[in-house]
Amino acid sequence: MFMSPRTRDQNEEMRQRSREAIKEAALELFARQGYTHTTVSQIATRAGVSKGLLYNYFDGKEDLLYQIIEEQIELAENMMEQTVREIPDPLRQLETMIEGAIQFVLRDLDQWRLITSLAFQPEVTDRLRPLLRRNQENTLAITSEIFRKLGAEDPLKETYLLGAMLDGIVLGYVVLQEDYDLEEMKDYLLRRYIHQNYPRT
Amino acid sequence: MFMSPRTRDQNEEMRQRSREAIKEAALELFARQGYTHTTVSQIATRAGVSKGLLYNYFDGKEDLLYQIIEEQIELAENMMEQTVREIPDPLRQLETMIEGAIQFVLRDLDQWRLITSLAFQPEVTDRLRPLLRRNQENTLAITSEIFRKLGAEDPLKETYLLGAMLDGIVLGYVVLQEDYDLEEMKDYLLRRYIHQNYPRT
Amino acid sequence: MFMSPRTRDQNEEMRQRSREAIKEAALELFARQGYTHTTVSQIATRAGVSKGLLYNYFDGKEDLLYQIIEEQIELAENMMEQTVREIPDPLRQLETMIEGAIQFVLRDLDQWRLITSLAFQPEVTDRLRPLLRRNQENTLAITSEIFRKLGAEDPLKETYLLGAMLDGIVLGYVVLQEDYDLEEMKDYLLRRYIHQNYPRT
Amino acid sequence: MFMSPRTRDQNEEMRQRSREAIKEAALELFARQGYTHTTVSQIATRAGVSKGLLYNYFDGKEDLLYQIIEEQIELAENMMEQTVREIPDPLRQLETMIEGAIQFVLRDLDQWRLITSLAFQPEVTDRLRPLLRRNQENTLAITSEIFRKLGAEDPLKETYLLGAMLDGIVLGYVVLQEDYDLEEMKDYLLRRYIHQNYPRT
DNA sequence: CATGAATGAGTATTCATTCAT
DNA sequence: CATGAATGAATACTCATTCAT
Repeated sequence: MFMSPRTRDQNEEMRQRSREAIKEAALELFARQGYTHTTVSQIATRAGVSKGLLYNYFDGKEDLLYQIIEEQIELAENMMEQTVREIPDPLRQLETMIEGAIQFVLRDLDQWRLITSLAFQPEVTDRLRPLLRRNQENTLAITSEIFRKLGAEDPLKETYLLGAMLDGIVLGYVVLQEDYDLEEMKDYLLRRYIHQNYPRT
Repeated sequence: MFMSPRTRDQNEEMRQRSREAIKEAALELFARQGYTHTTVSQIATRAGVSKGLLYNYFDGKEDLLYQIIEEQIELAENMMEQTVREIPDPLRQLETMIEGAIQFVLRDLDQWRLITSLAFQPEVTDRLRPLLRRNQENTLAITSEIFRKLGAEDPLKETYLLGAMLDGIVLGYVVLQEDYDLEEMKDYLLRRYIHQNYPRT
Repeated sequence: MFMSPRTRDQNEEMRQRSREAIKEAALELFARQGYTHTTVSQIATRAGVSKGLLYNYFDGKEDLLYQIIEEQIELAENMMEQTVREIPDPLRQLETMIEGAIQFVLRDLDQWRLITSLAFQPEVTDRLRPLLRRNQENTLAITSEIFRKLGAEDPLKETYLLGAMLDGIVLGYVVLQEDYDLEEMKDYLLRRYIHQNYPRT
Repeated sequence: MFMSPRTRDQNEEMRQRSREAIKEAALELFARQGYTHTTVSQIATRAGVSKGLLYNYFDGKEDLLYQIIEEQIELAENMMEQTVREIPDPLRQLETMIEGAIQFVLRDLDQWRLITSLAFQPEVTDRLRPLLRRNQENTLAITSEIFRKLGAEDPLKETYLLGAMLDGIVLGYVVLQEDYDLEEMKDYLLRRYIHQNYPRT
């Protein structure tokens, strides 16, 4: 039977749609209920596909999780690189990156909570560690270069400390939620740390 | 043959011993393998008691977890309060608290990872939240008072930011472990942030 | 190789078959060994399905029990209503209903014992009570109407008393079994109570 | 060491008190929660003794149940025999026995429910059957003698039918409780069946 | 490609009973 | 005589994964 290229494309598109629907459903459920308390059936139901199909696209529940996380990490990474490319001024780069990180969390608290929570589960981290490390090295390189341009004495440590501040602020927000004023903390961080140390020329 | 029953004290001691053995075994296993991947049987075996006995003292696996966490949180709280009581100089108080927090994590990474990881699991947090909040308010009150004495402009925000830095640093260490030099980051934090802003008189 | 999924009807039939096999096995075992002494594994084995499948169709052991009972009660109810519809003469209706009740018990002593035994277990009765009450009201309405047609002075009380006699006779049979001549008692009931008070015209 | 008879008596009395306390607690709990859902711990706690002591006096939970039932059955038997001894007139005997049976149930619905419920549990009945049978034969002998004196055509069957009526009425009351007017049914039974067939001379 | 019925290993939990004191 | 800490066999239930269609 003759299969036109058109049909093949359509098939491919449907595949993509299903894959996306599954990932979206899983992310939503993992984030809200936690990985352990989410069942494969729930994911399939919410994605509007059968359990069997899910196993066509993913090697299982765990693999699904990893793929989601990997995608999110890469997304964040791309955003950062784009910021650096598009903005010439180092101070503005720094400000934009901080703003971006906070916006990233604000926009989707649940996703972020999921990713953060995995950082503490030894089993999970084992597979993700290479990815996290690559990401971290990348961030490190980019950010410390910015600090170097800004004339920091120890750009690497400065990067680590800024990263720690951001992580810590987000952590506080994730845990305390409405009791934690994320925006205000971000402003305080910019004013008290960044602008005090690297005044606008 | 007449056998007198155990005295009240003997019983109390037996119970305490068993309870402690169970909590110790559970903490060790939860921390190393994660809560989900630890079975009640493993805990009982490692504690050297029967599965059944565990249910005499705890309402179940979950209750056991909560009791452990609660104990650890209170332990940390007491340590902080003791520091404040025993050291008169505010700057030294701050330094000691920072050192203490880092030592707390360094000394028992697994315990700390366990406690932190719970902050992200919605189910768990519900029961723990009041305790976490109380603890946080307490820390806030004590630390912002120190910053006030040091003449900080906005002691509360300063407390939040310091907390975020500490959390972020620990987070980095938990995730990256041997690749993250915790001690060095602590020193950098003291030098770059604390001493620069609040120089020793 | 392309494999089409089962049709909706095929699935429906599979489900029905499994459900029935499970209910049948459970009824048999509950009746013979009692509810408490029957394990879910036994039921699954006897039904020729896995333990897990049982939980696809029933919420658990208890739910399984309820569904069986409900089915049996409705079965008995339908039989009675059919009797009334198909037989015009009230005296014959009464006789047939008595015969039917006795036959119901004789044909399947174990089932009947199961159902009756539940009437005394407070936990169980709570869920079943609405059904039992509806069934009882229905029986009451139909039977008292028959007595009314037969000219009884107090048809309602007469219904209660007849019901009590039947229950009592069956109770005796259930307890004493081979030592209790159920058929003879039924005949005596008909002769001594029914026919003496409502002679055939 | 010298043990005076006085002390032995006191010991014996304490033993009896403990035994009774245990049986009372068990009866209460069995009746209210059912045999299966009552734990040995609950019984011991409610009786104010230790679990261990319970095993000094009874061979276990099951033995405790049997001893309770046996005692209750014998109690009922004695009441019936006393009635017969003290009242000369057969019709009055019959009336008193019916009244007594109803009062017995009314006074302690829970106890009666327990005993009745056991009639349907195969395992239990096996041990109790000899006792039930002896009791039933005894009742049969006494009651049919009364019917014989009253001039019944078939005193034995008449006894069975009366027994069935009483059992059935009680059954209805046990199941429906407040919705079942036990007193009124008893009156109706007396008027409609007893007095109509055996009018007062 | 897609379905969902079926599986069964894995686990938390209960509770009658024992026994050292 | 009396205690209650300790035991462990027994069991209901979950859910990721498979596979016949």
